[in-house]
Amino acid sequence: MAVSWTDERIATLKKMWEGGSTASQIADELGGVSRNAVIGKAHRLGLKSRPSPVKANDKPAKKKAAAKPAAKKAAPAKKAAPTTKQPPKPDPVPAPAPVPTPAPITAKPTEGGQSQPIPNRAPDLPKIVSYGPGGFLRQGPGDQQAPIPPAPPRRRVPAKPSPEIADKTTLLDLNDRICRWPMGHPGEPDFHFCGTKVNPGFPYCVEHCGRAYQAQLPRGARRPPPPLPFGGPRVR
DNA sequence: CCCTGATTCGC
DNA sequence: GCGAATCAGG
Repeated sequence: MAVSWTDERIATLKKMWEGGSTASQIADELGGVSRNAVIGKAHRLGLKSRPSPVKANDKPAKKKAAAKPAAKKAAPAKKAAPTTKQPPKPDPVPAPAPVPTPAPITAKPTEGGQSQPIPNRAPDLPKIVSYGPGGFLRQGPGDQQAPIPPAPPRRRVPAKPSPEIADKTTLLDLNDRICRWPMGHPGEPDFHFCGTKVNPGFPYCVEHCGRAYQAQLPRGARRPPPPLPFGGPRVR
């Protein structure tokens, strides 16, 4: 084993996984491990699911059970006994329910922002959004979630030497109340997050909300795309 | 083809 | 427990 799953690495894995990073990105960030390793570990940790392209369907069928025995390093021998699924316990699937019907609130009139329906992430829930005073999109207090942190750049092999990130806000310090805006680049010794108090109801502080949620300007009045974290040139 | 995550199974 | 190989959907 080249690199073992230390507590920190596991914590990072969790954070990123839950944060919406892809397995590849997490693997890059951790360094020294493959995407598969990350996924495998994630599953072993109990994490799983999340937008996966190959998961939505529900026709497990039974064909794949015999579709792999070949092509492997050694004699495939054979699959584990087809232990049929759980025999007893029909389990009356409890009605999940829970789509927490978000109250059709029209944004927090903190400063008298007008509300306007804007496409937001959340397939089922009504999109409650409005423009904030700074011109950034404002979400309904009820449906904010998934930080979807900006994706880190791709990197292969470089293992993070050690997380000596002094008192800066590290990945592990993130919580619901501090700004998650990334400062610097992942992998750098001084990579950290903004860390200041968030704009209530948002994943970022007021300043970064303005950066994250940009209002759409009228056609023709568009300004050149401002730099975003990770995707482009350094932002700091 | 690329990407994704899921799964299997030898180690 | 780990992760390469493999599968499978987008």
